[in-house]
Amino acid sequence: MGLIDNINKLFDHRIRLGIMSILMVNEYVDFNGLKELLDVTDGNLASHSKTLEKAEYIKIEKSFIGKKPNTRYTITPLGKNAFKKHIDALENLIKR
Amino acid sequence: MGLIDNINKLFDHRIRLGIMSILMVNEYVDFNGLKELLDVTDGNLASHSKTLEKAEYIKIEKSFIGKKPNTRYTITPLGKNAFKKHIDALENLIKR
DNA sequence: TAAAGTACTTTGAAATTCAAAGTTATAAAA
DNA sequence: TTTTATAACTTTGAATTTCAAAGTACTTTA
Repeated sequence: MGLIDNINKLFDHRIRLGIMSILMVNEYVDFNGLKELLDVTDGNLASHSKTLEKAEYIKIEKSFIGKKPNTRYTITPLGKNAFKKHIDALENLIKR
Repeated sequence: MGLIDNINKLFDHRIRLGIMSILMVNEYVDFNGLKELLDVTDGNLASHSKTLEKAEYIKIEKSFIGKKPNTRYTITPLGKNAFKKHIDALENLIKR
């Protein structure tokens, strides 16, 4: 077993790490919120968030606010756990 | 400017992050040392370390110990700096 | 002399990532 | 009413990255 084994491959990418970090500290964030916070393109955000959704680390819910469509992103308990583990692994790696 | 802009793309990958972390706290480590610490294949270690070398984040020096070839990896001042910045960016991202 | 160690390089396939363009549906503006 | 804008994607196709496995070259140990 190597030092990096507990580092989650899904969080190797900046954008996915960013999404998770934001959702750890905000109860929910919508599409445009994430887009602005991260400064990424629509397609990029959509595909990276879908990757996290497939892993069941985040939940994506569509609704209407007034008559405008709105997509809300939240972190799942599974995602919270995985993220915490990842941060622990990072800390262990860095602060040996 | 987004929240993830100061995250170094070169450190997005586990293996490269691992190499840097190890070299931050060890004056030098050789090929087999890194290989065992990280539990990666030869080819993988060679190519990821070359990527870091190209960026001048690490230095790779070949010599002989007795009659055995030995490759020694050290971090450069540039690499140390980049890594510190990356860690700061990570902390800022995570602990907002 | 045969096997194992050191440190790669090469190869080729698979997976990932990206921006850009296209899509659907509603709404506001001119 | 035609155009423009907003929201949130999906699709596409090219480029880049990543990977394990095999090959290389030289040395040493059994």
